[in-house]
Amino acid sequence: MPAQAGDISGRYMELTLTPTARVVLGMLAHGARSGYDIKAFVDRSTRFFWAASYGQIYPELRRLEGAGLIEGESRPTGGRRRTEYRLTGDGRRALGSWLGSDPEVYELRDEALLKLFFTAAGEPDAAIAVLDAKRRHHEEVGARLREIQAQIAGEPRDPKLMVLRYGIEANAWQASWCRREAAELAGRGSG
Amino acid sequence: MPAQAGDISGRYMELTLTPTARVVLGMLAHGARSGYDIKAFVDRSTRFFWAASYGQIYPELRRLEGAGLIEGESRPTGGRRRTEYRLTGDGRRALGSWLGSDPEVYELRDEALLKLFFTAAGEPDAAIAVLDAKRRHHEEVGARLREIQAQIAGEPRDPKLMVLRYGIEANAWQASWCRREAAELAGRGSG
DNA sequence: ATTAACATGTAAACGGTTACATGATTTC
DNA sequence: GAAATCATGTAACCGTTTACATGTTAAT
Repeated sequence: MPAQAGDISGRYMELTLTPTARVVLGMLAHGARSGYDIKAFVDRSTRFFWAASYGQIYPELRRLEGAGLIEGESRPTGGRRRTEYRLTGDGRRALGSWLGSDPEVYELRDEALLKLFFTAAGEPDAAIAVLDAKRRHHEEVGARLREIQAQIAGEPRDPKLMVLRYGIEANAWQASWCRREAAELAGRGSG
Repeated sequence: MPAQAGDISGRYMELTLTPTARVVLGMLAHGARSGYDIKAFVDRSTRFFWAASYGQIYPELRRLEGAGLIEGESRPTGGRRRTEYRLTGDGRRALGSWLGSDPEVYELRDEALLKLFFTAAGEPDAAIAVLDAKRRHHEEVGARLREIQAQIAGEPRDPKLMVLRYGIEANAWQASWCRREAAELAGRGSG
């Protein structure tokens, strides 16, 4: 029966997937099979805007199986144990229902902006140092994403590639913003 | 004595401020006096990239006072109790030390991107719906930030205003990205 | 009178990270 | 033979949100 519902029977009904359940179901639909797989897929794709750790993934796989949204089957690789999961009908419906609803979570935590905010107007050097650090960060993330992009050629309109492009472009925009503002502070401060 | 250090005496030594301690100390330096003030300041400034709830602020004020980084004084408004806090020397040094170190926290959680990623390449309408929702979100946040900007006129190079400008520009960039990609999908899909 | 704003706080639940623990297989 | 990778899991901790609880004062 579905999770988190005071439900009457084994029928599918509207339920709220936990944040981790969303990424687990999505990654299973996307081709991942084991918990290890899911972690690896996440790290190479959604990590920069939606991460997941083993500490979340394995317990969530159990919960989702208990709720009947996925089914696991033991498939060892030699003597190395391995459980392969796949979506059930309920699981596929739950995923589709979530995908069809409006997104609600948009969260940002940026320590550089916080530091910038607390930097006094009379200390442009401190502000420039923070801007430089933030710029470097976005340049590094952008570089990592471009590496991934170079490895996976594909249809340009595929949403997977669109999201990767977003990461590359958003980080480039942020890096250029930092460059611009730092130049502004440096230029007017010393020139 | 400073918090979170197996320290020997009352002297200041390097300590790691908790995430909430940073925003509390910063807001006290920035002019906030009470816990209520801190919450109000946060909601009108750093909220879009660094939030704080009462459930964090009040316990943190106690911890920081116990650690000697701030000092509170009872200052009731009529019969309404009120505690005003101010930074101690140690508190000011701890804030300065944190401000001078490299920022490390850059976190993003975007449910729209996650949905986009899981949307099949053959379902452009679903992708467009997600893009539209994300665009609307950024337009709304941008509008709210512009309202705040209109209320607080000031020196354009003040980091406080720089950060607000960042919020406005970043949300505008994101909205325009969504518009562009949705148009691309719609144009090629039906044209 | 009523509502908004001022003001402080706690408890439970939730979600996530990190460290730890274990072991097999493949590649160098 | 060592290191990287595959593979699964738990426990403790950390940080945050939400709901609850209480009371005052100012504005309409």
